[in-house]
Amino acid sequence: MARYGSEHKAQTRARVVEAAGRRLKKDGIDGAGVSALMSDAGLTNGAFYAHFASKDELVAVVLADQLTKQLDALRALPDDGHSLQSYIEGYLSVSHRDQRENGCPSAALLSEISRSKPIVQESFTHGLEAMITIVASRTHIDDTAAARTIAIGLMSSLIGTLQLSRAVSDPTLSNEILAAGLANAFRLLEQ
Amino acid sequence: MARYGSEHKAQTRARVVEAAGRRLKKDGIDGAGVSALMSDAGLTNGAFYAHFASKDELVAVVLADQLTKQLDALRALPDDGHSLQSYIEGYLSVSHRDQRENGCPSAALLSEISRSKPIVQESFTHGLEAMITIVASRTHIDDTAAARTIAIGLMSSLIGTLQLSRAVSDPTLSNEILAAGLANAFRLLEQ
DNA sequence: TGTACATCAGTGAACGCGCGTTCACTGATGTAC
DNA sequence: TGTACATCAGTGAACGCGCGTTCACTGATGTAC
Repeated sequence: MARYGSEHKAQTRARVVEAAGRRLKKDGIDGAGVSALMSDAGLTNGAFYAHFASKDELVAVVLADQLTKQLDALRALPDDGHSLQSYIEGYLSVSHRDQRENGCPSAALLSEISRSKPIVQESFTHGLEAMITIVASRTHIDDTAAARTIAIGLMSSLIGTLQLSRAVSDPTLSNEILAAGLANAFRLLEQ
Repeated sequence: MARYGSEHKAQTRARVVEAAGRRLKKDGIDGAGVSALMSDAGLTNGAFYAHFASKDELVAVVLADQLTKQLDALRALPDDGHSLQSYIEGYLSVSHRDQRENGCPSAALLSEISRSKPIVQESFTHGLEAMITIVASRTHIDDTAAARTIAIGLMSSLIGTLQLSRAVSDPTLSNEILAAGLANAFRLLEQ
């Protein structure tokens, strides 16, 4: 099954990282076993350790990958005054709430990250730092420090809102939480 | 070791619920095993099922208990205009961030709750509903619907901020997140 | 050009471990006589 | 008042299971001759 060019193994690894992104966000770090993660990528459990030193290393790599994709999406926004608003509407949408596996890694994994090994937390921290910078720049607030404060508050608010809306069992309340989060996010941006 | 009055078993159960509150918030739902939960209450694992039908039932009971305590603390606030501000300062404090086991159950367990069985989510939902009502009343905003929106936004923001501050490995960034969360929470309340 | 071989990505069974849960048993107690 | 017994909260070993990780092995390939 092997002896392909040197890019073959890298491609397989990328496929595992991509599939693990979806699976980890859907089932959680503890809820997604190595066998399931590998089987999603069309492989068996034994191959895992040819690509990663440990499950924690995979989680760290997945977080970096997921946050980079989120960063790219933010960078790709048109630089007018309203693109951030549109992004927020998508973020606090019913479909984002109902599709963890394709959504925000922070909202899906945050409380597990805070109990994870340093390698995982460091990966998350680096991604978050970059995200704060980009979101701050998109607020179009001139005062850099103020923009950074707003960006952090906005992100906390969006992540908290999405998590709350996913945790309640009452659909009406869940929708109300999304709507309230949207109203409050917009209020933070208008100042 | 038994045949005490009928209140003895209820007291033991309450002790388990109390100890499990701390342990679950510290280690997470998946991270806290039944043996550890019982040993915290000075018992062995076998006694667990004389008190609870399953670990999920315990988690649901613990959430209800924890949220009730949080509600009582909010209700006990003096009904002047500034008590909510003081509460928020405590909520977004360094000591709350660093002591999960004594802190907010929502911030500690939110993303695990969203993957838990219905019995757990329903318990959380009921507690959260009551909390929204009480926080809304403490905003001292006359328009009831507006107060409710602010209350939900405030809670999402506080929970998201605390979780983010716990997940990053850089202490400076963590403190900055708490400070930004505080500034934005106050901005939501002043309108 | 055709054949033998070294490579190494991937296989799949096995490891020890801790999980949630079950269950036969213990033993201090309140009650019956 | 003193003794025998029924109660039942709690014990602790055992259950099957899935976890993260290890490892001897496979087999299709590119390379050497």
